[in-house]
Amino acid sequence: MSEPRSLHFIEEIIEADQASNKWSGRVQTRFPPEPNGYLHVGHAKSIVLNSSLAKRYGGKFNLRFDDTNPAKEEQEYVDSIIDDVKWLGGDFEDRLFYASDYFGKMYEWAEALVKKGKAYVCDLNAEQMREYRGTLTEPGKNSPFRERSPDENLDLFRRMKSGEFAPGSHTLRAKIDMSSGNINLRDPVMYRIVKAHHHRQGDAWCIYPSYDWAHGLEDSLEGITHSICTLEFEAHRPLYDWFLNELGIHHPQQIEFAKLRLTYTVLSKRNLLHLVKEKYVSGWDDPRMPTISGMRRRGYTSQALRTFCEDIGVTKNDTVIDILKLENAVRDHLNATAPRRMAVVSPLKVVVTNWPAGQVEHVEVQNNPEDEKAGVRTVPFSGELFIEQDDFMEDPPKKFFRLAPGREVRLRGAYFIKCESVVKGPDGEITELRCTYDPTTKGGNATDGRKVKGTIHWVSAAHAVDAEVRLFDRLFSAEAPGEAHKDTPGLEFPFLKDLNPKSLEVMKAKLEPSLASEPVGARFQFERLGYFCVDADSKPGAMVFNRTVALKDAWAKEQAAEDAAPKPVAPPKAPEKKKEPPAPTGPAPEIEFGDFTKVAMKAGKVLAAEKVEKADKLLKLTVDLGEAAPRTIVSGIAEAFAPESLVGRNVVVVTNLKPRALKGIESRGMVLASGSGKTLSLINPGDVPPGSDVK
RNA sequence: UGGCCCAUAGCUCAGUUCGGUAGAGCGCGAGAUUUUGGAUCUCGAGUCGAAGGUUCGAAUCCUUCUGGCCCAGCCA
Repeated sequence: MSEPRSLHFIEEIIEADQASNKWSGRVQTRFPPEPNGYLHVGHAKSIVLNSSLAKRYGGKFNLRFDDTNPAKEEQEYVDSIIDDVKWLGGDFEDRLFYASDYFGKMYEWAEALVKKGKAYVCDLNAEQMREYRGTLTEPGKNSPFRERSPDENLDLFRRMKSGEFAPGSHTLRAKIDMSSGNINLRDPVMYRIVKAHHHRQGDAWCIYPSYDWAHGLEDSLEGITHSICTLEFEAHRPLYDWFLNELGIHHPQQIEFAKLRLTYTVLSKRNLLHLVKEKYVSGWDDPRMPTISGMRRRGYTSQALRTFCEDIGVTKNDTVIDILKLENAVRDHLNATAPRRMAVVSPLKVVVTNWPAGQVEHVEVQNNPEDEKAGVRTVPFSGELFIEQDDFMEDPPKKFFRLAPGREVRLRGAYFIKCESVVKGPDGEITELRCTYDPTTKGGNATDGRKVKGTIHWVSAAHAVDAEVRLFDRLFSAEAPGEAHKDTPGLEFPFLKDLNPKSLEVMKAKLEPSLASEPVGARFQFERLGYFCVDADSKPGAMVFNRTVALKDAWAKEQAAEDAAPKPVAPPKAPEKKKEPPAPTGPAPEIEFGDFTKVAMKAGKVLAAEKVEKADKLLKLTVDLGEAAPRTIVSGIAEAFAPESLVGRNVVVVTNLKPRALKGIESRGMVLASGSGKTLSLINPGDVPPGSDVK
């Protein structure tokens, strides 16, 4: 149970309207997509907002297709949108509408404005119209056709409708004010000639209403009370107001809110369409896509999506939401609901040498420790098992809690095992572990009360089911995809530069037998790995699982942190440099070459350096990187350098790392050094200005 | 040098109507607990964009400034 949240600004408006009886207590909202692509999370925010507002205030919610541009719209998109809105719980009952059904009424209203002298047929072509429009700071000029008589306009408009003119040759324009500070009011186009097949109207029309003309009318016709849209339509509101007032028809209140933006994500139909068309992804429903259908296929639940949408709030602040927030909402819901199973994604064979040959035991394992009612299941255990390759290290650091030579771990729900020896192949690769089990630890508890720190998952080799497991990572590796390349000339889709080459990894996994025949869409937690669901590509005997989202992984995080900061070993006493033999270093951590090339290194100049309180190895540096403001970087080099000796020095900084908090100080970047402990040396970029790229 | 909107913790938002000692969630850090290095629990951290004014007292009222966003499709 969470605290009841306070009202957001739209709810406040509605409550005020209810109090003043502005709409006689009625609340009518709508979601008005154009069927020119699949819906994405941004749309989810709007659907959830509009539908939940209607529900909360006892009103109605409509789904209406804004299908006023036949050139871009398709039935496939209509179908997918209906599915997605329903899946998200947007309950429009029988109120499924199409703007194209209103074309007749819209046309009548247009004639009415022509007759009133408030609209005229203009013969300017697109380029001329742009010239006449003026600029943001200069007023426009009146069209030479602006003063045509109502009769002439009516005749011309009817001939436009009857197909007499070529596309682009004439438009119907509202006669408002060519010198308005708001460009939308400079005689906007109401109708253009388009000779294209409409997905519902066929060839019945050859003039189509522009969005600006049509949209307010659609809302009016449906009796919408609160017409909720995104911020960019703010400047259009005076135009909608003008049309509605001139026509004297029902006038909804338009309210604008900030659309959703997410880190590591591209959210615009144009860009998503490009990813699909050029096959960077398998389709609109590729599980890496931020589309609703992609997320559904990936295993996201609609409840998690709705929780997320409620959680991010509704404001006019143009902000970017951390994708972690979405992932957390998904984890939260799945943690509570997904049955646990065991699956090994990178199998390493384990032979239990003291297990009775041929014996199989069925051990009982909880289905969900978060939910007693989920019950238990049995899993076969035998003398040949698979465990995760990552769960064994031949030469582990002290804080590695898993299996290693001579160390003991618990196999979840089964026994303690101890690694006695390692079997290697011709190239030195580990092919098998020989272990012994302790028969007194059945179920995972030692009768002598001894503890093991680690519990790992496993699968019996003879009983395991083979399956394909697809591990997804973010589609983009940059927080703001394309941002770093947006000024590159000739780059139409800069975000492609930030495509993550490792966003899909296909694994051959070993699953516990109960997973052999689960229906498409079924969701599970594979213990210690993450949440997974059965993909639609599954066939009998050839299951495919998608990883929806990984579990939070404190060990991986710690590893990453150790890679990010040099860790001196000996406790420092004096800030002065002392000659001492180099501290022994462990095996050099490896990073993949593909990752290495993504590291951005820049020259920086240290402006200030100070010791970090309660951390004797860390220095807090202020480094000029040629950016607007210097960065704060916390570096583990205090043993080798006195703070004052660093000021003014040039250093090499890795600039594109995720900010990381050390002792509560946010560190943005990493200073490159070689060696360790007290004999660390800094890498010098040479005498170059701060911000220079280091190659 | 037009119009409009926005600015509170790293992030998302309350608090502004009606001036009274800055809050929540997430993230981050520390600790507890644990048969998932998960989950859970405890604790920690802010020049309220800036300056000036009114006031006993300003995130809140007034003025000015700064920064950001959107708009010049016959797209939506």
